[in-house]
Amino acid sequence: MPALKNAALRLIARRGVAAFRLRDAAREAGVSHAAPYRHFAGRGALLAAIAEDGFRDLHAALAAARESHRQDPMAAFLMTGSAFIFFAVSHPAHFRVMYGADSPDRARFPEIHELDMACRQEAIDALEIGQKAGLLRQGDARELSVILFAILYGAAGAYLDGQLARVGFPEKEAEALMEKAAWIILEGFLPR
Amino acid sequence: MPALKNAALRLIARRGVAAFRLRDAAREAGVSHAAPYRHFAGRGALLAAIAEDGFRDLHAALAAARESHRQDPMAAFLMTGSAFIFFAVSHPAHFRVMYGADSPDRARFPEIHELDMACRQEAIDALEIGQKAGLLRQGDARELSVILFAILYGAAGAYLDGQLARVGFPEKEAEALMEKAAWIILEGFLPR
DNA sequence: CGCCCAATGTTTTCTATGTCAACATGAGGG
DNA sequence: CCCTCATGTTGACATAGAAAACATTGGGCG
Repeated sequence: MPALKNAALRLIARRGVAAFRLRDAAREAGVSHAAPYRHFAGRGALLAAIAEDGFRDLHAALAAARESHRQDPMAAFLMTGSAFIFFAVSHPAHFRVMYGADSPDRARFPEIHELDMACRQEAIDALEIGQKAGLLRQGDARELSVILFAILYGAAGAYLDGQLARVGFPEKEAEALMEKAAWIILEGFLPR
Repeated sequence: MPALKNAALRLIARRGVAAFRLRDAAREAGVSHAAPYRHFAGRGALLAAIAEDGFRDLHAALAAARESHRQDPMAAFLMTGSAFIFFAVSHPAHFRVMYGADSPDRARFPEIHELDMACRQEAIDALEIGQKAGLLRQGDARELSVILFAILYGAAGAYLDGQLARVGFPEKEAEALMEKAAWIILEGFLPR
């Protein structure tokens, strides 16, 4: 069953979610075109399972980043943000399924919504701790976290979707650019 | 022929690009299932035409925003950024086709690439003018513009894809949130 | 050992969709 | 009056998601 997921992840990483065919995944896994239905209710359910895995991993990464700097709120905040970007870059297929425009319907897969909220809670916690220490801009942490997520999401997406390459920034420069972007983003969250 | 595009836009606005069916668009336009092929080479070509329209409109909006404040570089910069967000919010279907993960292949539709570059050039111009006036952070305007686009794109996408609503911000609050986000984003581009 | 059953996979079939080819129609111009 | 082009229509085909019916296999248990 993980063989199917892995096959799907390979295909998604190579061609994107839209071009992902359940039958291709079956072929890649070396089974017949209908075998996946023994494990997943259908294409959507496979994608949902992948998204769920992704959110679980992301949450673990965010939590680890924050908790590894209990004594340094600023570092915890920075590491949490970095962890998000790092996750996107190192799990491109998961990321696309999790946050893509046609990601699994949250209403039909409540577990995914729960895990997403848990990830956001990590960001909120990191923000609030930084705020209490006077190291980050004051304001509703829930609101700020949404803004932070949206911004990080945009940066990661631009990198993943090859928008940077399209504008003339090859791999190497793109990474340097991401660091600059991170710095600019961060500045927006320092005390005014 | 615009009837087909409008039908497509309605469907995309309602269900997203992935769920867009050429046959549905034909039905919505009141013609037979194969009629669209008299106007477009296929599904991809229709989407490409829609993206092209979108980029043309976006470019006009960005240029208008910048040129309406020739004497005030800061206002020009603000208005250019706002115009991007405003375009996304008021042309959701166009925006999704233009910037979605499975947007038309730039290699196969070079006009789209040209128009996209023209839009980015507007952002670069607005940035450079602000920099020359000492009102914006120094640095390679091309790099900064990419960062700006990525961030704006993320914010607009979060709003469009209902991520804000999902996190508990209804329409009204979401708009206020977008304003706050814009301010935080902007701060990152002020002189350090 | 021999039976049973649950998990997994296969074959077959149905439907929806993108795409293409052949044919129809209707308006305008030479 | 006929030709031509733009526009549509109908029918066919291949692919893909989905579901149903059948097959295989491997372990637990009498």
